[in-house]
Amino acid sequence: MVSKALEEYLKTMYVLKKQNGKIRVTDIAEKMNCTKPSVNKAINNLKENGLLNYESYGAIELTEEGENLAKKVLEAYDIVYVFLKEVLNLEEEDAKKEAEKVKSVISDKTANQLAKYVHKELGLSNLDCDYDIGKEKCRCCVRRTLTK
Amino acid sequence: MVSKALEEYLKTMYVLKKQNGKIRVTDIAEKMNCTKPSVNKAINNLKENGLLNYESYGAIELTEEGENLAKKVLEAYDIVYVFLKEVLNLEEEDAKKEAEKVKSVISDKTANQLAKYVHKELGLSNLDCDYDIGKEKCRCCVRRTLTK
DNA sequence: ATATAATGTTAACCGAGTCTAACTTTAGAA
DNA sequence: TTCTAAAGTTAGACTCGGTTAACATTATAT
Repeated sequence: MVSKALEEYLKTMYVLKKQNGKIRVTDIAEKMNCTKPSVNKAINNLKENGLLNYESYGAIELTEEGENLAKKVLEAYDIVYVFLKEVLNLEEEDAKKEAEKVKSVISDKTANQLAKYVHKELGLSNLDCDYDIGKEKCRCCVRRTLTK
Repeated sequence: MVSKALEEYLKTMYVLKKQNGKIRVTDIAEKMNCTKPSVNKAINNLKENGLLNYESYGAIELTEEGENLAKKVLEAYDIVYVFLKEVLNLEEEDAKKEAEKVKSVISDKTANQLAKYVHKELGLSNLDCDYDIGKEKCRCCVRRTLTK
């Protein structure tokens, strides 16, 4: 089991891959407001945990397991964000900041219950969504994630 | 600003004071599943931050500021717990475990919005409660806290 | 083709929060 | 009242996530 901090690196890498087609140490450091050595450490740690493949100065590629974990983290963020923004009516910036923190502590089960609730409350159940966070089924949430 | 870990010690001390009339290192360690040296360090740190008064081998007494912070932490836990249990329908044990984690990351603002929402959803607004977490106004939540 | 800029790595260190082992102090039973 | 057990403290070490400074490598512009 990998720490929340490492999950965060993984998530950032996944997003960078989608955005830029490649994952660079410098870009990760930039996005995460940390230094390159920190990124380097995280990479090596994630590699040891089988979540990405990497050789010094080479390309960073998430493994399937790494990618799945990254997606799960993104989806959890997403559902918390939607809840805070649309249900609790927090301002966008607050919702983003708080969702970042909350998504890092809740269990899959809680994320799923929240997803179920949010979908019900917001009438999103017509979107062929079974709220299965971590298994790529929650289309409406995934869509929000990818367009944010 | 004191860390979440220290807030947790403070909260435990507040509860022990209510339960036992006094606060002992051993009891804190017991409740928090940690060692006495850890507690000792926390005490010294909290003292430096003006949240409690203490002399070696003496009585631990929360300052007013310390007590207020402890109450705020308890209330935040409480409202998150109620939300998870009553609104999301999590099982009691899950709700407790998750509330512990969530309450430690959310802002006062978020806790208050959540309180407002939960009160509305559960029809608790008749309890003379203005959801003012951290200012000892949310009577219904406070009541739940003290009886849990 | 090479000099230089950008990128990535390494080593050494820091602080928070935890631990164990060994110590001191206090409290309670004989 | 004194001895022993319980409570509390101190010192030192460890892990985790981060840093800076210096170095190595790669890429790029001329």
